Amino acid sequence: MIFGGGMEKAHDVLIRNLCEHTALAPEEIAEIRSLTFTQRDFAPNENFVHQGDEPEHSALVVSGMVARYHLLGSGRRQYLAFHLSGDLPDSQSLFIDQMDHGLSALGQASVAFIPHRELFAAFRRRPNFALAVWRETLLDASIFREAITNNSARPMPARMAHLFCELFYRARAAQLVRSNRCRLPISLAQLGETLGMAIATVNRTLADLRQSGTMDLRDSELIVLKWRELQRLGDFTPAYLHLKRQSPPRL
Amino acid sequence: MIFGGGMEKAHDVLIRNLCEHTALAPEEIAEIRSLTFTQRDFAPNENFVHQGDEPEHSALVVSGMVARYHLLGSGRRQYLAFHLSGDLPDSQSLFIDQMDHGLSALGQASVAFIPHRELFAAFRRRPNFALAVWRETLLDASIFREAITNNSARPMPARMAHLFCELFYRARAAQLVRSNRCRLPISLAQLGETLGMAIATVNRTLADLRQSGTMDLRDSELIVLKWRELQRLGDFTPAYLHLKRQSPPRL
DNA sequence: CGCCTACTTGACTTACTTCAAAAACAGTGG
DNA sequence: CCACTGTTTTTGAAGTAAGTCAAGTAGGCG
Repeated sequence: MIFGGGMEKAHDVLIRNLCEHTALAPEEIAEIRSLTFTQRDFAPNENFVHQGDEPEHSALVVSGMVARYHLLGSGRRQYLAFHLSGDLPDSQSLFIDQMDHGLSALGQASVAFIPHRELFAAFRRRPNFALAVWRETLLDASIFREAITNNSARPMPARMAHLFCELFYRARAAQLVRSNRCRLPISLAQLGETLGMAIATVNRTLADLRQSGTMDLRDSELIVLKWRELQRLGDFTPAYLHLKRQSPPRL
Repeated sequence: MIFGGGMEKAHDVLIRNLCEHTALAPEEIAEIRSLTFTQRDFAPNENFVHQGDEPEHSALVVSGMVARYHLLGSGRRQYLAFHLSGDLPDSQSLFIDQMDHGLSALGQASVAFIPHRELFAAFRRRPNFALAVWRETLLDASIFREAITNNSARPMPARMAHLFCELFYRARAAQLVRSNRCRLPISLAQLGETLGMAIATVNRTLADLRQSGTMDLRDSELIVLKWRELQRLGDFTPAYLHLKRQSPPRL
């Protein structure tokens, strides 16, 4: 556990993220800044919330990526969503006692924990902050819906392209894209457990996408070379992300 | 539009549904009862909220079933979720201006509409009511997550069995099951657009499930004959529905 | 009765999975 | 620095499940 050092960053990324869709008044921002976080670093693929847990803290991604996943009766793992800095990957634990899924770090990740008790107190004092977090959970839901559609209705190449489009677009909104690159520390196996395809197919499909010259994935980094073309391949329409201030990437 | 007649029903089903997971105080219930609904009946497969709309009302399913769906670039339709009486199928429109999916009646359905304005006012007077609706949206999200897993990680027969398990279990919680039957006015084509399978496969898979003697689907009615066995086939664990008061069906 | 829609069935084709093995790569210790 | 281990990625070949196509049947309704 690390208290103190680098803690301002946690408040900043949360405020940045909430401001993406909600106008926050100065006193609401002050309220957020007064929250006490407990920050921890996790190794790649380290699990820090398990299916069945009943957490008393909510997690906030400070840096790196966090994944949510289901474990099936068969032992199979299904990734449900990926979270970037500023996201609250288990805000639902505020109201739903038992976790129906787990959380893990995707690459190296830094996560801040906020006691539910404190969040509830802040909600009471600043209802608008509660509404912003509520909205945030609704955006999650809209990303889940798109994942249902992606994994059920789109052919494999489009499915993979769509995932890359979404992650790139969101990374961009979180200011994590520099010269058309963003971190994406995901293995082929995990890509398969996300998109519902066998690892061999993941590899071949990814090879095709690379071949198309629209993107590349190297050294845990996603590189977008032809945005419009990749977007077309993935049937990607960013409306469901409900980002107001975002302009589409050039290229 | 029907004002008045049968309107008490709308309040009742909403209260019943929220009480499933939240303890409501008498004054909160009174607040809900004071909401003015506008009730409308819809024909099977009638769409009443479209992708791209910016609704100023939230829908409440009073009777029948309501579906949420995506329309893809290819013209394909993907069903995302089904809602039973008491559900608020577009509560996210309270905070997310533009609909990223549509709503349609599955069979004949009766839907009540509540102006956002009124809901917000009620939220302000009774914050606990807001929290109950928030929780409701989080339960939706958990159903979405399970749908991702179902359609991505489970083989077709399990996938279909799981859907039936979920709908039956939820119908049971909503007191819509009588002698192991509940209404399910869904066509094979729609089942395919839900589970991501071709209609021929839907038919053959359904035939296998019938063959197994665990369930039947006839005259828009789902009949569960061997619950435990169907649950096993579908790898169904109801934890994700977070229903506190529910005991498992006998059989 | 005839029309339309929903369901059913069969034959064929293709996508994807599975299995297996090799190559590339990262980390460890000599 | 280089063998040694384990992991991830790549590739190939074979098998199979699911999609497509097409035709036929059954049920509901004017």
